[in-house]
Amino acid sequence: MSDDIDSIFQRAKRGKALFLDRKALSPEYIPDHLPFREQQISAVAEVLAPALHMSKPSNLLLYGKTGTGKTAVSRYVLSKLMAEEPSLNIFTPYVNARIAGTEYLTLWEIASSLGLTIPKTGLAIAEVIKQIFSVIQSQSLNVILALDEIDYLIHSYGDNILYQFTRAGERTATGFLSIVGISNDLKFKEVLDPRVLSSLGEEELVFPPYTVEELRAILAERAAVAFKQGVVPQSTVNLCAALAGSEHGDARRAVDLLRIAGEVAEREGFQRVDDACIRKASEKVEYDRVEEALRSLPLQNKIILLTISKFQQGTNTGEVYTGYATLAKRIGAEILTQRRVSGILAELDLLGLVEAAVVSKGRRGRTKRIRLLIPTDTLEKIISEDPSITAAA
DNA sequence: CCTCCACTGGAAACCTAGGCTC
DNA sequence: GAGCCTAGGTTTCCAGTGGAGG
Repeated sequence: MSDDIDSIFQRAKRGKALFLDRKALSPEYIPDHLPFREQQISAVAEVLAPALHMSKPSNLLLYGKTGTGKTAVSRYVLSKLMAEEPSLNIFTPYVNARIAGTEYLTLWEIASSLGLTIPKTGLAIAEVIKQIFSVIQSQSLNVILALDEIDYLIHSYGDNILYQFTRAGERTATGFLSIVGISNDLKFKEVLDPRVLSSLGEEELVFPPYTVEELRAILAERAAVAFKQGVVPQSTVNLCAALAGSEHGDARRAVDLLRIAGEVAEREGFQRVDDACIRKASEKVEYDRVEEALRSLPLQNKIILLTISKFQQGTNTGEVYTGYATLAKRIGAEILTQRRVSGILAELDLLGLVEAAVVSKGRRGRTKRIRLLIPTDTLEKIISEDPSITAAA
């Protein structure tokens, strides 16, 4: 804070010299070629190619852990496809179900991308689906829908939408809707209706994690585009690849890491992005992830998390509930039932903010063993920014 | 081997906010 | 504006259960 404004600007001016094209490291950036995914690219292209003859491609399922290139490959192929024959009415909306939030909002995004104007709430799901099909039909749209985090959708809302969509072929005389489903979870198929599964999984493709070697090559390539020459030494790339590689070969994380490290170096006025920058970036990436997750949490979930943070040694559902009830009362918030709190604990577990494993303690009953997975001080700092909590504290 | 605790988690009913129709 | 619709969050109800202590 005490930094003299001139020196800040001086550093920024010097630092700016590090980046050539920072966009090459942004999450939306799709490179001209995706190394180590040639096989998947041609497989996806093969499946989708019939769209160029106005016939409906098979539905397609892509599996793989986060950062294995599923999204990049599908976006890459779809953009090529659109570029190939712009005269055809090919639409390739991309929707992430988890980011959209609910079943309805996922549909809302799909509908919007097809040019429909739909209220964000109030309509029946069946009504939105009807409108989507009717616009496909009336304007002869050829739609290939990339539906990301499809496993989230199924888990939380069932396969109703997919059931409707996979029957699209039977419902439209002109135009079509094909689905490219993208999933992080290989097991989600188990809960699918067999009819949906056989239709959606007409074609399947698995994305293996990148090896550390591959990550290194990818990073080197991106770094060459993003940074000036000599700014990122080989050892930095190696460390970055190693860090991301230990997290199941997540390329997105590796690229994020490099970008943030570059920003750190820039801010500090360094001439090079060194190992220390990468380590700092690694902390920041983790902090940002937690921060974002915490901020977007509903009030009740925050109160529950705050309660859990009081038990550093770990705790259980009953204990959390009594603590939560007291805290909620003091804050003046509504007090939820234990059933609901139990459900929220499961949600927080899914988000990776707490660990909530069901354990049996014999005669002393069953409960969830609950442990906070994020640093207490981070949690308290971010949650105390919520006005309805601060006011009471 | 049986009991019985402290919950879990499914199912259904209820509530609220918002759109639609007339 | 009244009356009807639905989605999503919550409550109510409750059968089910893993395993330590008996």
